[in-house]
Amino acid sequence: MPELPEVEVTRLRIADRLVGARIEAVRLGQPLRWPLGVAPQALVGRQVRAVRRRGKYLLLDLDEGLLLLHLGMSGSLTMGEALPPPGRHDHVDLHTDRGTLRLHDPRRFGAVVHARGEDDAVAQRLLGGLGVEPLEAAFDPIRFHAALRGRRAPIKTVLLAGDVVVGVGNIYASEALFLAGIRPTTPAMRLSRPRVARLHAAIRQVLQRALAVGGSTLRDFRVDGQGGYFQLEMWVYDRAGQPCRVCGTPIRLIRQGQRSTYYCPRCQAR
DNA sequence: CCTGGAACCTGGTAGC
DNA sequence: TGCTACCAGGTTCCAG
Repeated sequence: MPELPEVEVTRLRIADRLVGARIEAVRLGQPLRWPLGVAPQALVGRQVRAVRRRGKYLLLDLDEGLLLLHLGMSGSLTMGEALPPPGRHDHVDLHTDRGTLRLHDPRRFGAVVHARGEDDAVAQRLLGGLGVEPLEAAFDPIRFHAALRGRRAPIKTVLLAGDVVVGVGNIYASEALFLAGIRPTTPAMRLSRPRVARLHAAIRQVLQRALAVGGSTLRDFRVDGQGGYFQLEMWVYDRAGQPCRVCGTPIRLIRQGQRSTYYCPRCQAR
């Protein structure tokens, strides 16, 4: 479910209520992708100092250590004063003196992991291999092009891998490649510098636009019950067989590494 | 090092 | 209606 825009929207909506909050109790439901890594009791009394994002991870800096949150495919967060009793997919409740942060995640691909610091082994195992942040200055066309050298895999696959640039998931990879006029199957290393520059601009454009409209709500993405609207502006994603909004050619659907890829065969000729 | 495929888990839906 | 098969916004692990 959540790619960079959805995670960032989540962060922005919960941050001010969470910063300064002190953890009073922790309730765990069914196990997530990884164990918490610390006794829940050890979190009691900790105070949230900041809420940051790295790729698709949310980092809750505590006065001692930090929590790494991932929403997986189906996770979402709610922060509230009087939440209903936990349902069968509410797997973490962080009760604080400023309300409860609840992780709801039917598929349980998400995670909440405690680390002593951002540089310790636990955090590095999750964050260490991540690529550059697409909305930061370090993501520039020259370095992007250089990072694609030696990657024979299709550009769509490389974008999803997240070791070059983070935060671009299945929706925004297809959308960015459409905006850049690039066929998703093109080997990454075969893209010329100007085409990589177009892709660089397209990635930023699509992520920023999605961010501005609250992300994409296809099925279940929500923060405190509120969804986003980017799905209304999609050019190709989830539009197999429908006419391209630019040229009218039917949008094509292919599988790349067990993921659906959508593109316009005419607008994305190569 | 890079790559593609399987795995993790649950729910919704299309098709018979 | 009921069953089956496949699909879903992500990531890691493994073999080649």
